[in-house]
Amino acid sequence: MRLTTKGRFAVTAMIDLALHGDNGPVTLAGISERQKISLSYLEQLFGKLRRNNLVSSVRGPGGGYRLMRPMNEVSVADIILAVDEPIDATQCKGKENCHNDQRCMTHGLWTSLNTKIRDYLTLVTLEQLVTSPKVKNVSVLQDLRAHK
Amino acid sequence: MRLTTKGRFAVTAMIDLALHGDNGPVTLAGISERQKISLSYLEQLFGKLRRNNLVSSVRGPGGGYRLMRPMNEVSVADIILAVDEPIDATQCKGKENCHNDQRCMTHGLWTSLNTKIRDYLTLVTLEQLVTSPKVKNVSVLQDLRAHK
DNA sequence: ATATACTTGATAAAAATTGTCGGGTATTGC
DNA sequence: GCAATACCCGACAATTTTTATCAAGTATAT
Repeated sequence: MRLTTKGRFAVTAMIDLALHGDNGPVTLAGISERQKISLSYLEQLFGKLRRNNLVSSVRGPGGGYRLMRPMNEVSVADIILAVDEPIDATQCKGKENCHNDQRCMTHGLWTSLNTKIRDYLTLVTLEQLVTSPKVKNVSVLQDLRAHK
Repeated sequence: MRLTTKGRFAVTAMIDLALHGDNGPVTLAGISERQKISLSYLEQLFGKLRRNNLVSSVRGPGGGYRLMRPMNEVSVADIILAVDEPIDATQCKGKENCHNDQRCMTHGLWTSLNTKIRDYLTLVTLEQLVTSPKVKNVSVLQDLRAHK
């Protein structure tokens, strides 16, 4: 799970798509103008989103993109994983040549944390982002986690 | 809050430092060999960690780095924020020229999510990572979150 | 004291990633 | 047919990540 501007742009674009998807497909040109993301970049991002079955495309006039699943079945993790190829911060890439226990240990610790972050972002759906109070700049997910 | 290999390397290095800090300062050369991170890169990372008061340095033979705070007072968020300069994914960088409500809205939503991720990583301390069962490759933080 | 090895600290360079621009082709509604 | 739109590609600049190189400080032995 990597978290960079690339993933942020993808999340922002998906939110825009979710918000404007009521009247047929949404054009990338529209998203580009509203969100100030370059059209070329959006094309790259939506190519990946489409190949990951998060959106579907309609060509020709009146065409554009549609969400392929209901908003409550699309998580932030889905979006980020679709556009941000996961990278491997460990040196022993799954190989069995890790003789030094210490090394494997810390790597294991890290990958565990990594899993936790992904699990957390899996809980946040597009629907939650879209249906939150819009005008307030407060936290979207304040009530998501039980112990707070 | 950005999450890249840079931050991962920093977390891994800090875990290594916490594990080997019992017998005086830990050298970057040692961390480099154990974790397979280039010495030069570690030098840069620890420069930032030092400037953020997460570690202190001792020069000369027998020197190295020490944790500056107890392990339970160092969070993963602390480490990542120290080395990974936060970037601004919004286009209207705090300016008031955001006439399009739609744009500001999604930006607000994103920054909220961003805050949530940071809050989450703030709960994970170095101590939790280090004292977790070492040999198992299972999740480190399985019991951290109440509703699971 | 002085040399020497060890180590941090700083800067430059190389590699990888991110983002933009421009050109094209394919598809489809009108 | 025409125009709107997705889709694909290559080139490029900007940024970030990673490595390489050099300089400076300091404990220790001699």
